[in-house]
Amino acid sequence: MAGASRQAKRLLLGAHVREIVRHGKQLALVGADGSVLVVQLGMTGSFGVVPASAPCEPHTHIIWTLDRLRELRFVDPRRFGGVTWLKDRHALMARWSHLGPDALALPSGWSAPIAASRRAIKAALLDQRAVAGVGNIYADEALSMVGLAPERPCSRLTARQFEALGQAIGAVMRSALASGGSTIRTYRRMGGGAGTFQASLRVYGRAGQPCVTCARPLESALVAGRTTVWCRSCQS
DNA sequence: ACAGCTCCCTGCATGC
DNA sequence: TGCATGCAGGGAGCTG
Repeated sequence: MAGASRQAKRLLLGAHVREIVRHGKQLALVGADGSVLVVQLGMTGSFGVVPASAPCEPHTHIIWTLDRLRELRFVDPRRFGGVTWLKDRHALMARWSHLGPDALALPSGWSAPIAASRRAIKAALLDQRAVAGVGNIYADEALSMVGLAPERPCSRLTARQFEALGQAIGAVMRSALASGGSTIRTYRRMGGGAGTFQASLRVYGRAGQPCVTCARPLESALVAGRTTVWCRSCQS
């Protein structure tokens, strides 16, 4: 990304951010000249406006000078995030065209592209082409809320179950957002504080602990390459 | 075409 | 105490 950022550095000189848009986990800063900075925070990426005199914390990858006194800094210890510059909004639309509907407000019928698939429902939820914005924690939580086993093939869900799952995804994401997210290890909300949603988690991170509904110990296994926790008794 | 696996990267927890 | 090892996850890219 070095070449791209060098180009962005020059093109962003004197630029003003006109608008900030989001779809799923993707963020875009639209400049007054129409160019776009696409930001992917990954797991550990964050932005912060800090005094220009502040020492650089470790893993600061990009610094934008806002004025004489302030800087916007992009910090990402695990480097799963990234920043890309695009020429205009058309390029942004092309880049985002493969993303599914946003998880915060799924339209009815959102499940049509995956309804006949034989893959596990958990794998489909993590696929940003199907639903944009669901990560590992919230996939497990939503499946727990509606009593669906993560390994269940999509094709074995009824339309009513898909509808309930869509509602649950929106509910759990909005609730987590209101709590500032889930700080399990390293995640930090804007400003550096910790989120509090981890205290409300029904299954994620609670393998072996009692199910909040039936008190039986929660199962843990790898599904779609990600740690997955669920109750074998309540979810089928 | 589709689905599953591997890798990237770093910090933290665990075990010896 | 200090070192080695394993695990965590989003998404690109590869494989079957």
